[in-house]
Amino acid sequence: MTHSEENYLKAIYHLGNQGTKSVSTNAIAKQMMTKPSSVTDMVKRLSEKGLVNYKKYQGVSLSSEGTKKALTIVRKHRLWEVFLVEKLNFSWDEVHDVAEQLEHIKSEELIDSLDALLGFPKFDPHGDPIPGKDGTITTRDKHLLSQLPLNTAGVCVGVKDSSAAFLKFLDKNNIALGNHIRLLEREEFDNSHKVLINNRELRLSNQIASNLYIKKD
Amino acid sequence: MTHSEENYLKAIYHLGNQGTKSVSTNAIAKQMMTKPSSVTDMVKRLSEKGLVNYKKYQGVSLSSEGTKKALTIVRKHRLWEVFLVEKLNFSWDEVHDVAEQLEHIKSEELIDSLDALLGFPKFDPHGDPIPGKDGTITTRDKHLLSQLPLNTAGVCVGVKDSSAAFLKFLDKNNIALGNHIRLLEREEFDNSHKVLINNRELRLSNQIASNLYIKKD
DNA sequence: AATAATATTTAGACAAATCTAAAAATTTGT
DNA sequence: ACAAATTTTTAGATTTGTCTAAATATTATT
Repeated sequence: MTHSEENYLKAIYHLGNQGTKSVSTNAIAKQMMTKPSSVTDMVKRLSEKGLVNYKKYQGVSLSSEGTKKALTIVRKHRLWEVFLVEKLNFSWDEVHDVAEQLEHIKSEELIDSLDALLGFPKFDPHGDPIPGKDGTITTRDKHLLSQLPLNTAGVCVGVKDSSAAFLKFLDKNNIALGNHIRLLEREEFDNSHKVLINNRELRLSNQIASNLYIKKD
Repeated sequence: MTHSEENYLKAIYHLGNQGTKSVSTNAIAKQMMTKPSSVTDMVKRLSEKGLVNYKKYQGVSLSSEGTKKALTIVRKHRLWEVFLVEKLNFSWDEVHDVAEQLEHIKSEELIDSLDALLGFPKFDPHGDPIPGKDGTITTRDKHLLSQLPLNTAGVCVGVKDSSAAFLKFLDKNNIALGNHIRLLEREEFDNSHKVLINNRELRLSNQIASNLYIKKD
């Protein structure tokens, strides 16, 4: 498998990993910053290799074989992210580009040893689950802050948007995964959220609250 | 720079790193397991980019720009090898293929942090020097066992041949870099070497002795 | 120094991955 | 349900890196 094929599988996985949902050519093109015609070409190739199910004009979905491949790429990506943060002191907004490269390294022994070195982590620095060797994913009962009932207490466990801009905002405001948080009030006018975090009262905009995952206590 | 371009630069470096020595098309083709015609093509491209000096039928040598690039690739390769052995418990005969892939990852921050994580090592698991960030190479006064005067004592510091077969032989016989060694006698008939290593007397064939580097005490 | 052997380059082809522009199918709006 | 808009596919071109086969240059031999 080439890097490009792996990237397509990953994109299709991210766009439609729930069930047999079929993904559109345009959606893939947008995600990968390529042209729809390129997607059609590649999807045909992947279909011939049995990695995706594809019928003309009908969208595409991962075969079980393809899902397995996609999961190992996601696994590698997220393990490398943990490595970069834990061992090389990268900040969580810097890891993505390098992990995009590292995820394509081919060596089962490498990834298993890395897993062990890191202590078999179940979540990456953004709170996303790391698929196991066998493809199983540890799910966590998490909710967006924006959808939490008033006065709920919990722990920050992940972000929905993992853009550098958002992550840097969190850093600047001393909000990190693992922090305890309590939703004090929700302003009806602008949907902003007053929260207690690290013993500080903070007001977070609706946009922030819609991208922060909380696990209820 | 593409992976392939990087591989060519590395090959040219390994074939002729001493001075302005020019390397032949055939030699590169052999080293890279490609055809001479492919080498000609690539060498032209590299020449246009100013990375090598090339005149038709006259062989090729690295420009100073090309040498700098080659050195960073060698640096990355060898640092990753140290990582694999020290942190992921690879044995020294298993590291090469994975390091061949890892050496192409593009991130200065990554390689600098890795260097720091490993404690700024100066030599890789085979005893080869790791170029510094600035391209400087720490040389070591080493000699092949086969060329050592009788009764010399020293330390094993490197291997000339780093094939899995040779490295496994050394493992099997409990010979590792860092071990103290003394050359007891050299048999005239077959050029085999009797040595004292780890307090054991051992007879090593000429072939072994011609591939083991010793630093005199 | 002429010829034979070897090394190198050129010419032309191919596969992978992409693109643009145009054609075909599907979906949407009224 | 039909026309308009959108999506998707096809056709043909491009770049990178490779190959084979043929041509050309260099080196070695007698």
